[in-house]
Amino acid sequence: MARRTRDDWTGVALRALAEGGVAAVAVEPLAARLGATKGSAYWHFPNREALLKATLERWEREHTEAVIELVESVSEPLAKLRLLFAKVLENAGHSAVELAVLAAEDDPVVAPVVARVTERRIGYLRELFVLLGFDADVARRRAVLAYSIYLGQAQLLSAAPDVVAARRLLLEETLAVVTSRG
Amino acid sequence: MARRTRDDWTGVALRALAEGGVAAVAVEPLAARLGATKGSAYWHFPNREALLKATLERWEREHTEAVIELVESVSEPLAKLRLLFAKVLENAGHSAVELAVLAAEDDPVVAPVVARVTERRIGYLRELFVLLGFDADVARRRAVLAYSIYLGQAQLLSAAPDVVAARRLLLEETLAVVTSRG
DNA sequence: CCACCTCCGTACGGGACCGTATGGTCCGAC
DNA sequence: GTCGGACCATACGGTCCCGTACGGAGGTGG
Repeated sequence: MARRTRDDWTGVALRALAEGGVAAVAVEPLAARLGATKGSAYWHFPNREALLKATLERWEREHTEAVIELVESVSEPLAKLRLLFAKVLENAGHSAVELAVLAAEDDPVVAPVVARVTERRIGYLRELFVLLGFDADVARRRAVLAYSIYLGQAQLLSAAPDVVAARRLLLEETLAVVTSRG
Repeated sequence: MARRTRDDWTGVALRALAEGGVAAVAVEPLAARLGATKGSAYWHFPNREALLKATLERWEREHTEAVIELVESVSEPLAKLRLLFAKVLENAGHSAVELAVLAAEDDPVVAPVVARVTERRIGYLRELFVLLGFDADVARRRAVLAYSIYLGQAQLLSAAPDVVAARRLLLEETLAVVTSRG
């Protein structure tokens, strides 16, 4: 049987994370998925916590920045916002890891990652609202609002998909509301 | 040592749920909290799942309706909305159970409870927006938006409290945005 | 071809939790 | 006062996961 790398482990851990949450990032089940044994895991990582940490950091690195890069591919600020929200409403599987991570925010390994990602995203949104012509402090609050909606929608999408069935209309309503003046 | 009732068990389970999530609703730890043994638990409930189910149903019964009743104590629709959002931003501990339940929405025991609570709350919000003069379909979308913000704020409040530090301003911005006219 | 390092399999002990079996205690009914 | 049922403690076996110890396979440099 072939050798495994660190990335093999964090890769399968990411899939497990999406499906079963932080608790599913467990050495023995993951070893089974990989067709390996714990021996490999404890070679690449000192313990389960280190594996989880590496997995979360990989997610933070790849996933968060990927979305921002995608959004930056268009130039008009409003179009960026639209693309951003469309991305969430698109598919629930997309934000499965997202929700799993958020759900375990009290875990000492997870907390700092969540804090960094949150800060990064709201900061980016703030820039967008400044570009849309809002004052700095208003922009900050709109950013928090927009991100709250993002999180809430993701939750609703997986908890009660029928509620967010009329996606196109909901998307436009979201944009209109969040960019409304005075 | 005194006898325990079903409510003693669901009571301590609710506390555990708020602190450690669904996974913390475990028979043996709860027995320790109660100063009892598993014997008592397996007398009142056939298994752990039944205990969890009873706990969630108690939460659904008491908590969700309690908030709606509180909100109904004022008459003006906008004031109701304000009170509703103020309740979340008030304290994070208040919505700890909320987040714990949401986090485990893929659990077969949890899912139907979440579905019912979601439906109930969005329905109530829809009524509020109708009272505020919105058309039925717009009201429904505003309700979904408002509930998304509610969920997102709760999440942010426990994940990154500093982000939602300016509560008063954020509350007013939320209200203004969510009730803005086309 | 051998010494060595990397990577992994195997085997073990331990902890947390589930669920069952069984016997004991308390308390009201009669 | 004893009998039956409600309630609980104790003790046990089973599962799943963690982490450690150790030896063996495979490639690589000398």
